[in-house]
Amino acid sequence: MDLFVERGYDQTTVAEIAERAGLTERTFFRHFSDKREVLFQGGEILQEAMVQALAAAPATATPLGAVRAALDAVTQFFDGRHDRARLRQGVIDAHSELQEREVAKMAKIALALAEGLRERGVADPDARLAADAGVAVFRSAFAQWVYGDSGDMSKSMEECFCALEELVEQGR
Amino acid sequence: MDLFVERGYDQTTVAEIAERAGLTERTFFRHFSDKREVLFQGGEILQEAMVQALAAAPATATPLGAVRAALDAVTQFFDGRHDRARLRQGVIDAHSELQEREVAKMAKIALALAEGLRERGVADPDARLAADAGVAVFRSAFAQWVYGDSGDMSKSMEECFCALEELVEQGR
DNA sequence: GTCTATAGTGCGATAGAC
DNA sequence: GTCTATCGCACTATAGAC
Repeated sequence: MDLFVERGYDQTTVAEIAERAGLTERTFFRHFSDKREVLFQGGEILQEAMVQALAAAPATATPLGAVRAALDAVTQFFDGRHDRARLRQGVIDAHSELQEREVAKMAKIALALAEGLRERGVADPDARLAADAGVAVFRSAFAQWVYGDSGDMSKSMEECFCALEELVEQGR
Repeated sequence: MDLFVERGYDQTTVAEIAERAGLTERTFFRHFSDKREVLFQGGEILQEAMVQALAAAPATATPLGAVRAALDAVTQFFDGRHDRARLRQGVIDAHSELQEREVAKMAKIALALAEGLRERGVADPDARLAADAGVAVFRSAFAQWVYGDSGDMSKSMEECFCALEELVEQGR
């Protein structure tokens, strides 16, 4: 992150990153399949926590209710990380290849949530749709959190869920 | 596509593609910013058509109603392209780099739809949320169409819209 | 159209942990 | 004896500068 902020993502070579960390280029690629990946390892942890919370939701919960439980379970990960997240987001926003990776991670989470819903007995296309809707809520809430000042991710999540409900309600 | 199907995406070099087309490697990169991009030019046309249809929707339409009009406007693009689309999807499904690009294109469409909604007077986060929900519906409908046998994209779209409404309804 | 930096891969060797 | 982390080095294709 230091190097990326200092001289830009493109202008930072993997060799430089490795050197700064006291390792070789080859070792970098053992830890990260990609240069991009070094900014996105956290996504896996998030996904794992979501999937677990989804599985732990009461069997009586509706599909979207279970998804909501999954999202609520990870709001804590964002507490106190506002500054760091903003720095990271600045780097991502400046490079389309990184934005690609970001949406890819989101898509992966949606896939995992859909699979979790299927294990709860929800059939497609409902499973996939509920998962995608959940990720849409997450994305909106994250945008509010990272670009805004409030710093309260759980509040953003709550608001975005309500907003989705109202949008669909209006459309009927 | 011939080369990709014949020997696989990774095993096909840009030089080979260019040669088959009777051009040089350099010229390939003039037409496509990326090796991947050669499989995704169609996305731009789709996006353009959606944005136009969104703008053309009646001013009285709800946000999701306008998005629905945008999606309905492109179902015709899929008529008679089932075989070709399936071939293409097979290549994409076998390569994570291509899946990344695919979701990135979807994300770009969502961004464009959100912008279109803002121009219709819809504020964030509603604009973004409605756009993402629309893209989620599109994604589900496309999956049904391309992996299924029915071959009727507009029917898939209709079904997925209803499914979303019911999911949200249940959750209340 | 040419030239080149750099991302990314394949394989083999080494060394410490348990 | 197996597993995991590192390094070294040769090599290719992509992608961008000129």
